[in-house]
Amino acid sequence: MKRWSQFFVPTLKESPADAEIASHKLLVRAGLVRKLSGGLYTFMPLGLRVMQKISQICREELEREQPAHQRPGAIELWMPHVHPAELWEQGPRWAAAREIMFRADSAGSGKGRAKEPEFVLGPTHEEIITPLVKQEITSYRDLPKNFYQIATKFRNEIRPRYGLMRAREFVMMDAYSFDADDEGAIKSYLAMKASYEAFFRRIGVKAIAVEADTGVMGGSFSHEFMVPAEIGDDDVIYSEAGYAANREKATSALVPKDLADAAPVGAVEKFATPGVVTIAQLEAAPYSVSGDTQFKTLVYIGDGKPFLVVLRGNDELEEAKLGSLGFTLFRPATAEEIEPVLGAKPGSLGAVKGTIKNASALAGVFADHAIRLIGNGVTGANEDGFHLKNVNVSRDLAITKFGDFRRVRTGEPCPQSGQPLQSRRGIEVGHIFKLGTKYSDKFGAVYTDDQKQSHPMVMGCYGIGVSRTLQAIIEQSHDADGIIWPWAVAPFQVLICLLDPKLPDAVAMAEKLAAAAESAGADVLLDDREERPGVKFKDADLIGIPLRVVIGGKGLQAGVVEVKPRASKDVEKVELGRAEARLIELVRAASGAQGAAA
RNA sequence: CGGGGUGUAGCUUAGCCUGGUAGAGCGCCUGGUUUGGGACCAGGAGGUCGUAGGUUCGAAUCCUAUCGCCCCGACCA
Repeated sequence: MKRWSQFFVPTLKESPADAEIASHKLLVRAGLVRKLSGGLYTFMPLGLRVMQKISQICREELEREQPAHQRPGAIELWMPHVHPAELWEQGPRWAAAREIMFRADSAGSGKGRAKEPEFVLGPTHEEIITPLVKQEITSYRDLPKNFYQIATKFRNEIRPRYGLMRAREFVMMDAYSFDADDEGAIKSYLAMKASYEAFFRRIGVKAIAVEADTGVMGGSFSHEFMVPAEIGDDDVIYSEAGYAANREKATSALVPKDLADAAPVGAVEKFATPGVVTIAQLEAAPYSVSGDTQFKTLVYIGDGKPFLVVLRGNDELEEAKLGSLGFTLFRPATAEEIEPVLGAKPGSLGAVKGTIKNASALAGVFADHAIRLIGNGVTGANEDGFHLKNVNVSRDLAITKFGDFRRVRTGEPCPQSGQPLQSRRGIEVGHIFKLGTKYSDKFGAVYTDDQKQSHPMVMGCYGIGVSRTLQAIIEQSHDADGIIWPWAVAPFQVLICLLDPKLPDAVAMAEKLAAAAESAGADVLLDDREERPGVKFKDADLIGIPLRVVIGGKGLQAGVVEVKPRASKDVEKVELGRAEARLIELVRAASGAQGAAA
């Protein structure tokens, strides 16, 4: 039991000026965190307690065996946060990852510094765990293994945001699975998915698993765990039938699978379009070419080489989908880079065979499936001020490969059920990746099988943003007065408000009830401060302890104490003689409900 | 990094346009009256107005630079 007067819960009446969203304001007002600098926060005693509770439940769920997926629990370890830069240079993504990494060299004399960092701060640990496992595991007998840690991560976010939502330093659970083969890796992946689901259920968070892009992490498939919230950074595309995917990854059944290629309507014909450089201008009179029958040609630079992406005029590129092309780094080309390759400025570009000035310079021409709906359309002539019509997809375009590159729109048919797709914002609190052998190949993490054959280990990696989850809980569970903590992660489960700390009978009752609640397994905070009742009630609502017990002079005279769940408006008056038993009953019911959920 | 905004006491802020002794509320300290939803009265402490230059007799206020922070975009747990 903690006594408020001896503890440290600095609450604020007013919201800090730099907090925009409810959860961020409440984090600070309830005394859970204090800001050091942008994206850097101190966890105050109350905030730390919540982190520890979340972490502990996370451990329990990760270490639980998953018999349904034939996988043992994960194993906790602890890795350094300062990483030799060499390891990252050896790994597969140094070029892409270094931009978000802090360097951790000697601060030196202040007179200049080395060009390249010797040490970096870890944004994640694939580059550390893979060499470790290579060194320690060489036999199929030692597989599968899944190692995890709950530790600080460092990312030099260009724009930290919303308190703990996107911080430069944050607490993450990161896990890494190693399997002998692909089948095993899928079992490990599914086992982790099950652990995540149990974890989020137990901490009282409504998180849904959605299909996701693998990003710079690489790998073959992945799911994100999203907490639905307006302030989330991600768009989740879903249908009533159960399909759910990050917008970056989402597809639709817009293009029928059995769509036949259109027959050409005539020869390709050049026509003058002076000054026309946008889809919209070509849609307008006198040209009146609907956007849905125009080809939009975009130029990107992938690992130094230009490539083309062809979309329908009205469709938008979903840039993340270009990740499937296999480039380590890619970006839109500049106008200066485009002209020597295509022969025209942006606005008159196209991918018709024979019109590209320097086609051999291209790393490829990638077309979205949806252009097949056009059949015969209009595109740039690669000559400023001219376009081509009667352009037939299969006859005229120099397509290297078709793929899914367009951003889906709500209302399009769900790829699984055909129902209209919908969209909502979400906070990404967890991510699981099936990595394959991307890292084990690079670092030579191989094992020997029972036939004396050597194989690369098949990996998976998994993250839960612990500090972000903490804030997501507040975002999901608060009202106008403050936080409403779910029982399992509340910094304390029972708050005893001692309205008259000078009244010996009241103090005795408070101590007795505290002991009773503790005996039933609750963490108890006793508000023994010399404050007016109003202050205590406001603070109680603000910090959101799930069960509040009020012991006041008036109540004692009437022979009762009051019990009120934070989430409810109803006060229960309990006779003094029954108070202990009733409190124990309520604590057991609340913890039992959690246990059942787990 | 591009765009927008903002820095005044521990916190929330007024004053800036139109230069002339820096003001309030909360919090804090002392005393008193209070005591079931952020009490009241009296007294008090606390500010190099982000920093550095400049203009001026005089700068929180005008100009320049610089730093921090917040928001929108690209990235992520």
